[in-house]
Amino acid sequence: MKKLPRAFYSQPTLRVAKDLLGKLIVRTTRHALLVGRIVEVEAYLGESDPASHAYRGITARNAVMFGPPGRLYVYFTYGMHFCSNIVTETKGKAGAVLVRGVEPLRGVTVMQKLRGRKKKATREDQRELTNGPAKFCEAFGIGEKQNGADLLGTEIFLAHDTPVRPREVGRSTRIGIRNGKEKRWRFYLKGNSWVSKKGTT
DNA sequence: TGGACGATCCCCT
DNA sequence: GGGGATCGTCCAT
Repeated sequence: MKKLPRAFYSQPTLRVAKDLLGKLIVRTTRHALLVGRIVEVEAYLGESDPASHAYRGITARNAVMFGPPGRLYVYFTYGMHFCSNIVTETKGKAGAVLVRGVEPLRGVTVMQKLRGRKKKATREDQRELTNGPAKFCEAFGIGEKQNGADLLGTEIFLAHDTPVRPREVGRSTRIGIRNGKEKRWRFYLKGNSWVSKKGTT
């Protein structure tokens, strides 16, 4: 698998968001190799985007968003969930792409274990594994410790895969936000089962 | 120092 | 389709 270079991340956030669709995300642990395909993302810009954590400037929580590109920004929300973002732009300029949907390709049984659902595994559950930002984090063992992880390292990295055609890409407003709700900065692969929601156009 | 809220998920009706 | 869980972060007192 060929890792994406630093230059891939060091571009305008909207550009990176679109280009992330179809890329492989790889997670290595002592016990497992987990691989998925990114099928849904949302772009969050810097001081110009009222929905972004970086909107009001740098703080202890969002510092990674202002750092060098090609790192993981992981945050904790609703008192129980983690979400992960891929940091874009250049050092000093905030920007990140939220990973909202991933198609599992390898390590499914480990993902099921990490998700730790009690209910029996149905075909329906296969989609439930990673069709949402917090579900993806749980399935891939991503939490506080992975905040700031370098995506050119070995623990978590992204890799090339077969390219996505422009007509396969859908676009909509972002999910679950109030400010900046009119911006159509969500991108997804049309018809893919691991896209989290329908969303508005 | 406190309170409102959140880039969510799951279970229940 | 609706609400509860659950706590870190941020801003207003």
